[in-house]
Parts: sequence; C-alpha cells; structure tokens
Amino acid sequence: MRIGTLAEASGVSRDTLRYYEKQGLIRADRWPNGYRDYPEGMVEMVRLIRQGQALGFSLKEIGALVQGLGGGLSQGEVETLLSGKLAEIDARMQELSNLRAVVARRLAEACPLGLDAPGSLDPKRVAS
Amino acid sequence: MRIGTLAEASGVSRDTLRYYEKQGLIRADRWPNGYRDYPEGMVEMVRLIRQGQALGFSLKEIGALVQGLGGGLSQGEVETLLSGKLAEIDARMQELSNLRAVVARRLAEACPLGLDAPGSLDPKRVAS
DNA sequence: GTAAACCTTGGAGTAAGGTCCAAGGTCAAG
DNA sequence: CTTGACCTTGGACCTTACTCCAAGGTTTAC
Repeated sequence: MRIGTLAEASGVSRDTLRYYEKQGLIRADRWPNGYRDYPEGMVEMVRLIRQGQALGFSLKEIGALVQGLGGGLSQGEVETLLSGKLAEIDARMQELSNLRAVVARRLAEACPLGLDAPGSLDPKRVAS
Repeated sequence: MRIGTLAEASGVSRDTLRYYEKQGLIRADRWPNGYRDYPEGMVEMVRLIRQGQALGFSLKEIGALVQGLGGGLSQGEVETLLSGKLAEIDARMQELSNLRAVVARRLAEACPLGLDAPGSLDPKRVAS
C-alpha cells in the first residue's frame, strides 16, 4: 500500500503520514524505487493515533505506547506505561462526566458558562 | 483580586491570564492605576477553561461557550452551542471508552499497541 | 527615599503539529 | 516518448497556546 492509498483510507494527508514517520510513530517498508510500502493494518494504526490525539494525548505519548517493545522498552516498562495510561483514561472520563454535568445544567437553564450565576461552575454541585 | 492572586489561586501564570483576556475568554475590571481586578468567581472560570482544554477543546471553542450571551449571541444560538457541545462530549466519552478497551486488552496481553497482532486495533472487536 | 514586589504594555521566541512548495525521480497509458 | 499521476527529499511557513523579556509605572515595607 503506497502513501496516497493510506492517506485516503485513513483520512490524513500524505504530509502528515511522513511527519508521523519522522516522529517515530509509524514506519514503512520501501520499494526498490524508494516509495513507502505500508501493511493493511496501518490504516487502523493511523486511526488509533488520531483517536488518541482527539482525546488529548500528545504524539509523543502515543508514540511511546505504539512503539512499545519494538522501541526498546522492556516488558515491565510497557506494562507500567499501559496501566498508567489506563488510569489517565479513567481520570479523563471522570472529568468529562463532570464537564458534561456543568454543560447539561447550563443548557437546562438556557444560559452560557459565564460568571452570572455565582457558584454554578463548581462541578461538586452538579456532578452525579 | 489582582492578577497575581488569581494566578496563584487558579494555578495558571499571569502571562496566560493576560493571553486569555486578549483571546476574549475572560475579562477584568481595572483599578484607576490600570491594574486588573477580577471577581472571586474567576478562579472557577479559569479552572473550567483548563478542564475543557485538558479534554481536547480549543480555546476558541471554550471561548464561544464562555462568552455566550455576553458575547452577542442570542438565547437560541447559545442553546444550539451548548447542546452541540453536549453531543460532542458524549461522543468523546464513547471514544474514550473504546480506547480504554483497546489499552486494557493490550495490558492483559502485556504487549504494546503495535502492528504485531493483526486486527487487534479494531475497537469493534474489543469494545463492550 | 529607596528597595522589593507588585503591576502595565509590546513584542519576540518556543514547541507541537502540521501544511505547502520546489526540484526532481518513477511509472502506466496512449 | 511524452503526459499526467504518482512518489522522493528538504526546507520554509502556519496556527495554537503559551512563555519570556524589556522598559517602565505603582505600592508596601523599612
């Protein structure tokens, strides 16, 4: 699979794919002519990267997870990284749930998130 | 409340607060000497901004919500904005839940998120 | 009254994550 | 054998969200 095909299939630009490679997030085999050759699974890989980004993880963080053992980390290090990331995800979901409550309450009141209602911004008062 | 006090109370730098003001996210009264004067509630306001950012929303998006009616939007526009944001939050929570499943599965297998296990990156195969 | 600790503005610099462009090589179709 | 659609590299440029600095005004403490 050449870079244009992967770009179309995964929805990111060629330039971005080359950028990810330079940052060490993905890698590609090469044809004798120098063209990059990606395996099928790379489409899902790239989607996972985008998903992680959309959720607030940096390329560096994603790269550390993605490279894992291949990137010179020991089994134990990878486990630590993964369970740490799991805890982060759980914390993020909790925060998102709190934020949802704040926004939902504001929507119920049909007013913005400004300072007009003192104390109303405190998640403790609205979270489940 | 002067800028230094707010900075300390909210955990962001003075420079960042002045930047948020320039971007229209927050506003401040002024003392006759030109010093900024913030109300108490601004601490929670700034925390909300940081929380939104940590969850992947841009300052521009947060600003649109935060300004709301004060920023010249109608009641209806604010409601649209808020319910749209609510849907986004829900989608984000769903994605986060999928990502959690991928990471949890990888942790159970004690291996990284690479391409070594074909098909294993597809959330459909691991999500609840 | 002067030093320290605040505050002001404007503008430059930084890091992350791309995005665009120029110059040139490759390859299939007509 | 040229045209057009691919691909390569290197480097410049862009946006977002800060961060730092210089030059200067204000306030508090001794």
